[in-house]
Amino acid sequence: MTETAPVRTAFCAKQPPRAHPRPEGQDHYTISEVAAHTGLTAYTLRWYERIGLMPYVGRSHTGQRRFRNSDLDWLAFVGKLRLTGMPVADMVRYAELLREGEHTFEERQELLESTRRDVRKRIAELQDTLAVLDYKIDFYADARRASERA
Amino acid sequence: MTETAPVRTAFCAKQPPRAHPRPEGQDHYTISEVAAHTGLTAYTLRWYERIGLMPYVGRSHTGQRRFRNSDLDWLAFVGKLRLTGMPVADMVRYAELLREGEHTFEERQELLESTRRDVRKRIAELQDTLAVLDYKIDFYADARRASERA
DNA sequence: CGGTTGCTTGGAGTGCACTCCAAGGTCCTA
DNA sequence: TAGGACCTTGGAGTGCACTCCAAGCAACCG
Repeated sequence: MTETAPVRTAFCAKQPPRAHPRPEGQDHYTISEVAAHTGLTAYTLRWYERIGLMPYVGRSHTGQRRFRNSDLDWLAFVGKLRLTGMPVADMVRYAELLREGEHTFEERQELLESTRRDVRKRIAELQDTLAVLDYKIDFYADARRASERA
Repeated sequence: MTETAPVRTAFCAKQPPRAHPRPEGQDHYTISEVAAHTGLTAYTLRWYERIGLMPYVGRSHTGQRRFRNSDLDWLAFVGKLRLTGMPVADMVRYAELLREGEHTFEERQELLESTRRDVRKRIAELQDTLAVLDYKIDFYADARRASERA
Protein backbone atom coordinates (compact mmCIF):
# COMPACT_ATOMS: atom_id res chain seq x y z
CA MET A 1 0.00 0.00 0.00
CA THR A 2 2.77 2.38 -0.89
CA GLU A 3 0.63 5.34 -1.82
CA THR A 4 2.22 8.50 -2.94
CA ALA A 5 1.23 11.44 -0.81
CA PRO A 6 -2.33 12.62 -1.34
CA VAL A 7 -1.34 15.20 -3.89
CA ARG A 8 -4.79 16.53 -4.71
CA THR A 9 -2.98 19.35 -6.34
CA ALA A 10 -4.47 22.56 -7.60
CA PHE A 11 -6.10 21.58 -10.84
CA CYS A 12 -8.46 23.67 -12.83
CA ALA A 13 -10.27 24.20 -9.64
CA LYS A 14 -13.81 24.85 -10.59
CA GLN A 15 -16.23 23.34 -12.96
CA PRO A 16 -18.57 25.81 -14.48
CA PRO A 17 -21.23 26.47 -11.84
CA ARG A 18 -23.38 23.37 -11.42
CA ALA A 19 -27.12 23.43 -11.31
CA HIS A 20 -27.78 20.34 -9.23
CA PRO A 21 -26.56 19.70 -5.74
CA ARG A 22 -25.06 16.31 -5.10
CA PRO A 23 -27.01 13.53 -3.44
CA GLU A 24 -26.78 14.34 0.29
CA GLY A 25 -24.99 17.56 0.85
CA GLN A 26 -21.87 16.20 2.53
CA ASP A 27 -18.56 16.04 0.87
CA HIS A 28 -18.03 12.29 1.00
CA TYR A 29 -19.73 9.49 -0.81
CA THR A 30 -19.35 5.74 -0.89
CA ILE A 31 -18.62 3.97 -4.10
CA SER A 32 -22.21 2.86 -4.51
CA GLU A 33 -23.51 6.37 -4.03
CA VAL A 34 -21.17 7.55 -6.73
CA ALA A 35 -22.16 4.67 -8.94
CA ALA A 36 -25.82 5.58 -8.55
CA HIS A 37 -25.09 9.21 -9.20
CA THR A 38 -22.88 8.80 -12.23
CA GLY A 39 -24.38 5.72 -13.80
CA LEU A 40 -20.99 4.05 -13.78
CA THR A 41 -20.63 0.73 -12.00
CA ALA A 42 -18.53 0.28 -8.90
CA TYR A 43 -16.33 -1.98 -11.01
CA THR A 44 -15.72 0.79 -13.45
CA LEU A 45 -15.01 3.31 -10.73
CA ARG A 46 -12.39 1.00 -9.21
CA TRP A 47 -11.01 0.35 -12.66
CA TYR A 48 -10.72 4.07 -13.32
CA GLU A 49 -8.69 4.35 -10.17
CA ARG A 50 -6.53 1.36 -11.07
CA ILE A 51 -5.56 2.78 -14.41
CA GLY A 52 -4.77 6.19 -12.98
CA LEU A 53 -7.79 8.01 -14.26
CA MET A 54 -8.80 9.29 -10.83
CA PRO A 55 -6.71 11.96 -9.12
CA TYR A 56 -6.39 9.95 -5.89
CA VAL A 57 -9.51 8.98 -4.03
CA GLY A 58 -9.51 9.31 -0.27
CA ARG A 59 -10.13 6.45 2.11
CA SER A 60 -12.09 6.23 5.32
CA HIS A 61 -10.28 5.05 8.46
CA THR A 62 -11.34 1.56 7.47
CA GLY A 63 -10.01 1.80 3.97
CA GLN A 64 -13.23 2.38 2.12
CA ARG A 65 -13.24 4.86 -0.70
CA ARG A 66 -14.64 8.22 0.14
CA PHE A 67 -15.36 10.19 -2.97
CA ARG A 68 -15.58 13.92 -2.58
CA ASN A 69 -17.34 16.59 -4.56
CA SER A 70 -14.17 17.24 -6.45
CA ASP A 71 -14.17 13.60 -7.50
CA LEU A 72 -17.71 13.95 -8.77
CA ASP A 73 -16.63 17.05 -10.67
CA TRP A 74 -13.81 15.10 -12.15
CA LEU A 75 -16.06 12.21 -13.08
CA ALA A 76 -18.50 14.58 -14.72
CA PHE A 77 -15.64 15.99 -16.72
CA VAL A 78 -14.41 12.55 -17.65
CA GLY A 79 -17.94 11.74 -18.75
CA LYS A 80 -17.88 14.69 -21.10
CA LEU A 81 -14.51 13.73 -22.48
CA ARG A 82 -15.78 10.23 -22.99
CA LEU A 83 -18.62 11.59 -25.09
CA THR A 84 -16.10 13.21 -27.35
CA GLY A 85 -14.58 9.82 -28.03
CA MET A 86 -11.30 10.72 -26.38
CA PRO A 87 -9.39 7.53 -25.62
CA VAL A 88 -9.04 6.65 -21.97
CA ALA A 89 -5.28 6.77 -22.30
CA ASP A 90 -5.43 10.47 -23.11
CA MET A 91 -7.61 11.14 -20.14
CA VAL A 92 -5.14 9.27 -18.00
CA ARG A 93 -2.45 11.52 -19.38
CA TYR A 94 -4.42 14.56 -18.32
CA ALA A 95 -4.96 13.05 -14.88
CA GLU A 96 -1.22 12.54 -14.61
CA LEU A 97 -0.63 16.17 -15.42
CA LEU A 98 -2.99 17.09 -12.63
CA ARG A 99 -1.04 14.98 -10.19
CA GLU A 100 2.19 16.55 -11.28
CA GLY A 101 1.21 20.00 -10.14
CA GLU A 102 1.01 23.52 -11.41
CA HIS A 103 4.06 23.38 -13.60
CA THR A 104 2.02 21.37 -16.08
CA PHE A 105 -0.51 24.12 -16.71
CA GLU A 106 0.82 24.75 -20.16
CA GLU A 107 0.69 21.15 -21.24
CA ARG A 108 -2.77 20.77 -19.80
CA GLN A 109 -3.96 23.77 -21.71
CA GLU A 110 -2.48 22.38 -24.90
CA LEU A 111 -4.11 19.04 -24.34
CA LEU A 112 -7.47 20.65 -23.78
CA GLU A 113 -7.05 22.87 -26.80
CA SER A 114 -6.28 19.90 -28.97
CA THR A 115 -9.33 18.17 -27.56
CA ARG A 116 -11.38 21.24 -28.29
CA ARG A 117 -10.27 21.17 -31.88
CA ASP A 118 -11.36 17.55 -32.10
CA VAL A 119 -14.71 18.34 -30.57
CA ARG A 120 -15.29 21.18 -32.96
CA LYS A 121 -14.45 18.90 -35.84
CA ARG A 122 -16.85 16.26 -34.56
CA ILE A 123 -19.59 18.82 -34.22
CA ALA A 124 -19.01 19.95 -37.77
CA GLU A 125 -19.12 16.38 -38.98
CA LEU A 126 -22.32 15.74 -37.13
CA GLN A 127 -23.90 18.86 -38.53
CA ASP A 128 -22.93 17.64 -41.94
CA THR A 129 -24.56 14.34 -41.19
CA LEU A 130 -27.61 16.15 -39.95
CA ALA A 131 -27.92 17.92 -43.27
CA VAL A 132 -27.82 14.60 -45.07
CA LEU A 133 -30.40 13.14 -42.75
CA ASP A 134 -32.67 16.14 -43.22
CA TYR A 135 -32.33 15.77 -46.93
CA LYS A 136 -33.21 12.11 -46.94
CA ILE A 137 -36.02 12.46 -44.46
CA ASP A 138 -37.53 15.14 -46.65
CA PHE A 139 -37.15 12.85 -49.59
CA TYR A 140 -39.14 10.10 -47.88
CA ALA A 141 -41.71 12.51 -46.56
CA ASP A 142 -42.25 13.94 -50.02
CA ALA A 143 -42.35 10.56 -51.66
CA ARG A 144 -44.94 9.33 -49.22
CA ARG A 145 -47.07 12.44 -49.58
CA ALA A 146 -46.90 12.03 -53.34
CA SER A 147 -47.90 8.39 -53.24
CA GLU A 148 -50.82 9.18 -50.94
CA ARG A 149 -52.12 11.73 -53.38
CA ALA A 150 -51.84 9.28 -56.23
CA MET B 1 -23.28 -18.31 -55.84
CA THR B 2 -27.04 -18.18 -55.51
CA GLU B 3 -27.41 -14.45 -55.67
CA THR B 4 -30.79 -12.87 -55.38
CA ALA B 5 -31.65 -10.72 -58.35
CA PRO B 6 -29.83 -7.39 -58.48
CA VAL B 7 -32.53 -5.53 -56.69
CA ARG B 8 -30.92 -2.12 -56.67
CA THR B 9 -34.27 -0.78 -55.71
CA ALA B 10 -35.31 2.83 -55.64
CA PHE B 11 -33.82 4.11 -52.46
CA CYS B 12 -33.55 7.70 -51.41
CA ALA B 13 -32.09 8.25 -54.80
CA LYS B 14 -29.91 11.24 -54.47
CA GLN B 15 -27.37 12.37 -52.04
CA PRO B 16 -27.30 16.10 -51.61
CA PRO B 17 -25.35 17.45 -54.60
CA ARG B 18 -21.71 16.46 -54.29
CA ALA B 19 -18.86 18.84 -54.81
CA HIS B 20 -16.16 16.43 -55.94
CA PRO B 21 -16.33 14.17 -58.92
CA ARG B 22 -15.27 10.61 -58.37
CA PRO B 23 -11.83 9.35 -59.31
CA GLU B 24 -12.10 8.65 -63.04
CA GLY B 25 -15.44 9.71 -64.35
CA GLN B 26 -16.82 6.27 -65.21
CA ASP B 27 -19.44 4.55 -63.21
CA HIS B 28 -17.46 1.51 -62.18
CA TYR B 29 -14.57 1.11 -59.80
CA THR B 30 -12.51 -1.78 -58.59
CA ILE B 31 -12.32 -2.58 -54.94
CA SER B 32 -8.93 -0.99 -54.59
CA GLU B 33 -10.09 2.20 -56.22
CA VAL B 34 -12.93 2.39 -53.78
CA ALA B 35 -10.59 1.59 -50.92
CA ALA B 36 -8.32 4.43 -51.96
CA HIS B 37 -11.23 6.78 -52.36
CA THR B 38 -13.01 5.99 -49.11
CA GLY B 39 -10.10 5.19 -46.85
CA LEU B 40 -11.63 1.84 -46.03
CA THR B 41 -9.63 -1.29 -46.68
CA ALA B 42 -10.62 -3.87 -49.27
CA TYR B 43 -11.11 -6.24 -46.34
CA THR B 44 -13.60 -3.89 -44.80
CA LEU B 45 -15.43 -3.37 -48.06
CA ARG B 46 -15.80 -7.11 -48.54
CA TRP B 47 -16.86 -7.43 -44.92
CA TYR B 48 -19.50 -4.75 -45.38
CA GLU B 49 -20.88 -6.76 -48.21
CA ARG B 50 -20.75 -10.00 -46.25
CA ILE B 51 -22.77 -8.61 -43.40
CA GLY B 52 -25.35 -7.09 -45.69
CA LEU B 53 -24.31 -3.49 -45.34
CA MET B 54 -23.97 -2.96 -49.08
CA PRO B 55 -27.08 -2.90 -51.28
CA TYR B 56 -25.69 -5.49 -53.69
CA VAL B 57 -22.49 -4.75 -55.50
CA GLY B 58 -22.27 -5.63 -59.17
CA ARG B 59 -19.72 -7.99 -60.65
CA SER B 60 -17.72 -7.86 -63.83
CA HIS B 61 -18.04 -10.76 -66.24
CA THR B 62 -15.13 -12.34 -64.42
CA GLY B 63 -16.69 -11.94 -61.00
CA GLN B 64 -14.77 -8.93 -59.79
CA ARG B 65 -16.64 -6.34 -57.83
CA ARG B 66 -17.58 -3.29 -59.81
CA PHE B 67 -18.61 -0.50 -57.51
CA ARG B 68 -20.76 2.19 -59.01
CA ASN B 69 -21.31 5.80 -58.13
CA SER B 70 -24.38 4.85 -56.19
CA ASP B 71 -22.20 2.54 -54.10
CA LEU B 72 -19.85 5.38 -53.39
CA ASP B 73 -22.83 7.49 -52.39
CA TRP B 74 -23.95 4.75 -50.10
CA LEU B 75 -20.49 4.37 -48.60
CA ALA B 76 -20.30 8.09 -48.02
CA PHE B 77 -23.60 7.91 -46.22
CA VAL B 78 -22.49 4.93 -44.19
CA GLY B 79 -19.40 6.90 -43.29
CA LYS B 80 -21.55 9.68 -41.93
CA LEU B 81 -23.69 7.29 -39.97
CA ARG B 82 -20.55 5.72 -38.58
CA LEU B 83 -19.48 9.11 -37.32
CA THR B 84 -22.69 9.35 -35.38
CA GLY B 85 -21.78 6.18 -33.54
CA MET B 86 -24.68 4.26 -35.02
CA PRO B 87 -24.05 0.54 -34.58
CA VAL B 88 -23.37 -1.39 -37.74
CA ALA B 89 -26.37 -3.59 -37.06
CA ASP B 90 -28.69 -0.61 -37.42
CA MET B 91 -27.10 0.38 -40.67
CA VAL B 92 -27.57 -3.16 -41.88
CA ARG B 93 -31.21 -2.84 -40.97
CA TYR B 94 -31.50 0.27 -43.09
CA ALA B 95 -29.75 -1.49 -45.95
CA GLU B 96 -32.29 -4.31 -45.66
CA LEU B 97 -35.11 -1.85 -45.92
CA LEU B 98 -33.56 -0.52 -49.09
CA ARG B 99 -33.42 -3.98 -50.56
CA GLU B 100 -37.03 -4.58 -49.65
CA GLY B 101 -38.31 -1.82 -51.89
CA GLU B 102 -40.52 1.17 -51.73
CA HIS B 103 -43.03 -0.19 -49.29
CA THR B 104 -40.47 0.39 -46.56
CA PHE B 105 -40.34 4.14 -47.06
CA GLU B 106 -42.15 4.78 -43.83
CA GLU B 107 -39.90 2.61 -41.74
CA ARG B 108 -36.85 4.09 -43.37
CA GLN B 109 -38.06 7.56 -42.58
CA GLU B 110 -38.67 6.59 -38.98
CA LEU B 111 -35.26 5.06 -38.70
CA LEU B 112 -33.63 8.17 -40.07
CA GLU B 113 -35.68 10.39 -37.81
CA SER B 114 -34.64 8.43 -34.78
CA THR B 115 -31.05 8.69 -35.92
CA ARG B 116 -31.49 12.40 -36.38
CA ARG B 117 -32.72 12.74 -32.82
CA ASP B 118 -29.62 10.90 -31.64
CA VAL B 119 -27.38 13.12 -33.71
CA ARG B 120 -28.99 16.24 -32.35
CA LYS B 121 -28.51 14.96 -28.85
CA ARG B 122 -24.88 14.18 -29.53
CA ILE B 123 -24.33 17.65 -30.93
CA ALA B 124 -25.89 19.17 -27.85
CA GLU B 125 -23.68 17.04 -25.62
CA LEU B 126 -20.62 18.05 -27.56
CA GLN B 127 -21.54 21.69 -27.35
CA ASP B 128 -21.88 21.25 -23.65
CA THR B 129 -18.47 19.70 -23.55
CA LEU B 130 -17.14 22.53 -25.61
CA ALA B 131 -18.37 25.00 -23.02
CA VAL B 132 -16.55 23.10 -20.29
CA LEU B 133 -13.39 22.98 -22.35
CA ASP B 134 -13.58 26.70 -23.06
CA TYR B 135 -14.01 27.34 -19.38
CA LYS B 136 -11.03 25.26 -18.41
CA ILE B 137 -8.82 26.55 -21.16
CA ASP B 138 -9.59 30.08 -20.06
CA PHE B 139 -8.74 29.09 -16.53
CA TYR B 140 -5.32 27.87 -17.57
CA ALA B 141 -4.73 30.81 -19.85
CA ASP B 142 -5.58 33.22 -17.04
CA ALA B 143 -3.53 31.35 -14.49
CA ARG B 144 -0.52 31.37 -16.75
CA ARG B 145 -0.88 35.04 -17.57
CA ALA B 146 -1.16 35.78 -13.86
CA SER B 147 1.92 33.77 -13.01
CA GLU B 148 3.89 35.48 -15.73
CA ARG B 149 3.02 38.88 -14.34
CA ALA B 150 4.08 37.81 -10.89
C1' DC C 1 5.31 -15.17 -69.05
C1' DG C 2 5.23 -13.25 -64.52
C1' DG C 3 3.48 -10.19 -61.25
C1' DT C 4 -0.37 -7.88 -59.45
C1' DT C 5 -5.01 -7.71 -58.39
C1' DG C 6 -8.85 -9.80 -57.61
C1' DC C 7 -12.17 -13.74 -56.15
C1' DT C 8 -14.23 -17.11 -52.34
C1' DT C 9 -15.25 -18.88 -47.29
C1' DG C 10 -14.44 -19.40 -42.73
C1' DG C 11 -12.15 -18.31 -39.00
C1' DA C 12 -8.66 -16.09 -36.06
C1' DG C 13 -6.69 -11.92 -34.08
C1' DT C 14 -6.76 -6.95 -32.43
C1' DG C 15 -7.75 -3.00 -29.56
C1' DC C 16 -10.72 -0.64 -26.81
C1' DA C 17 -13.49 0.04 -22.86
C1' DC C 18 -15.39 -1.95 -19.94
C1' DT C 19 -17.48 -5.82 -16.92
C1' DC C 20 -17.27 -9.16 -13.80
C1' DC C 21 -15.52 -12.63 -10.72
C1' DA C 22 -12.81 -15.22 -7.20
C1' DA C 23 -11.24 -15.35 -2.71
C1' DG C 24 -10.40 -13.95 1.59
C1' DG C 25 -10.93 -10.29 4.41
C1' DT C 26 -13.00 -5.98 7.36
C1' DC C 27 -16.55 -3.08 9.04
C1' DC C 28 -21.32 -1.36 10.00
C1' DT C 29 -26.25 -1.82 11.06
C1' DA C 30 -30.44 -4.21 12.64
C1' DT D 1 -24.72 -12.34 15.27
C1' DA D 2 -26.14 -12.25 10.65
C1' DG D 3 -26.27 -9.86 6.39
C1' DG D 4 -24.71 -6.50 3.49
C1' DA D 5 -21.46 -3.22 1.68
C1' DC D 6 -16.99 -2.64 1.04
C1' DC D 7 -11.88 -3.75 0.47
C1' DT D 8 -7.75 -5.98 -2.39
C1' DT D 9 -5.29 -8.14 -6.70
C1' DG D 10 -5.07 -10.42 -10.75
C1' DG D 11 -7.13 -12.16 -14.39
C1' DA D 12 -10.85 -13.69 -17.48
C1' DG D 13 -14.77 -12.55 -20.40
C1' DT D 14 -17.65 -9.44 -23.46
C1' DG D 15 -19.07 -6.83 -27.47
C1' DC D 16 -17.99 -4.08 -31.10
C1' DA D 17 -15.88 -3.03 -35.38
C1' DC D 18 -12.86 -4.13 -37.75
C1' DT D 19 -8.48 -6.47 -39.71
C1' DC D 20 -6.20 -9.92 -41.64
C1' DC D 21 -5.03 -14.43 -43.36
C1' DA D 22 -5.09 -19.06 -45.66
C1' DA D 23 -5.69 -21.50 -49.76
C1' DG D 24 -6.51 -22.13 -54.25
C1' DC D 25 -7.75 -20.11 -58.30
C1' DA D 26 -8.96 -16.61 -62.32
C1' DA D 27 -8.03 -12.64 -64.90
C1' DC D 28 -5.48 -8.63 -66.51
C1' DC D 29 -1.22 -5.86 -67.79
C1' DG D 30 3.35 -4.93 -69.74
